[in-house]
Amino acid sequence: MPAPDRTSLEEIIAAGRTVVESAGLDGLTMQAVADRVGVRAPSLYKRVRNRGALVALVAEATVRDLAARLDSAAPSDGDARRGLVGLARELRAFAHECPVAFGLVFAPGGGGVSQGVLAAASAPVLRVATALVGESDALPAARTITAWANGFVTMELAGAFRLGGDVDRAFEYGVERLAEALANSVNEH
Amino acid sequence: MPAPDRTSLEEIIAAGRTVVESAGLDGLTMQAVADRVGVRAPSLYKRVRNRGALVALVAEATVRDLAARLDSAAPSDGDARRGLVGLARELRAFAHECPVAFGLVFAPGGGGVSQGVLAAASAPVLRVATALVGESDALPAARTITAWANGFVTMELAGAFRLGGDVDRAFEYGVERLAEALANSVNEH
DNA sequence: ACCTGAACACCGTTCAAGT
DNA sequence: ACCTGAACACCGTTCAAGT
Repeated sequence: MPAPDRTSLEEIIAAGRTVVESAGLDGLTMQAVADRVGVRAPSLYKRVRNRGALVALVAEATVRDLAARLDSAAPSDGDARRGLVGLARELRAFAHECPVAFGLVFAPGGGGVSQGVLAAASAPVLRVATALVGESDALPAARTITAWANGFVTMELAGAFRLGGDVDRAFEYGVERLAEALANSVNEH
Repeated sequence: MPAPDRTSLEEIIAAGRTVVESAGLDGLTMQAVADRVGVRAPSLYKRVRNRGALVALVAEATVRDLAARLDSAAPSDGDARRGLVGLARELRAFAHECPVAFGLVFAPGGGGVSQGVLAAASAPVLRVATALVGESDALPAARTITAWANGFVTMELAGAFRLGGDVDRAFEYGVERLAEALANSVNEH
């Protein structure tokens, strides 16, 4: 006698994302997710290998959303420098919307986001970087941008910038400096 | 009848740092630390409030060490641009030596490093930033440097750069661009 | 005054038994 | 073929009792 499905993998992941934002990473328990989905904890193991896999799935879904957001934030035409600023602001806004899940992506051991999804999120950045510095330096340029943006937001969310000064201004200062440095680097060798 | 101390807070923190690097954050259990220190798990609560506090102490000790390393890596005299490159390389080398503890510092929720220690680690960066861009922009400049360096190393340790390309080159490219951007920003307004 | 064994709550995970 | 209750291992934490 078949038993009807009372939930789905997508529902579980969505529940995981909600739970993790409201209760933190430690609050992301199998029971909390099961409760939210209307099922008993052992049932989750029919769709997810274990808690670690669930955490990875939450991180992956978050990166997938980020990729879509970045993609629509950077039109392929238009000024490359403005494109860079737009991407950076979009990343920051996204991180503020789901700070816990965002912090999970590059967390020590917790990550495990698949190569493909990470590449998708990098694509818009790589596009802007190519427009700014050309093909040959596009990869290191994209990594410079990504590293700065991720680092800034991570530190901001961790409260590392609470010691005074205008954080918004520091962010704008950073993108501006970065955009200029990359744009100018083309004229050298 | 007094009972002789069989361990100390310093020993516990040192054990925590060793355990976390070899067993990961999940492996940093009260039992593992107690075993390494030669005591039973409940005894740890005489010196540490709970596991979260121990994690925070490990992070704090790590930042304290980093501060010392950065301080000796950046002589206050000499070329500011070379100083910046030296600081960045030192941070990266340090992170590679204790990747798990380093990743803990700005981890979501796990951090909790005290303001003073964080300020001490920032001081050398602030010094170089001041030399590069002057007093008025020193803080945002320092934050730009720190964000980039932290972000780069974090992504590197998380394996986000495994998709090809020369990571060392990307690092050197990043510092170079950053140093130039900051140095040149003085001539504008 | 610190250390210990015993105990409890909570969580991840497995599995036999239901439908 | 998924769902459940029961069960187990493991971990964090408390506490009364030792020395």
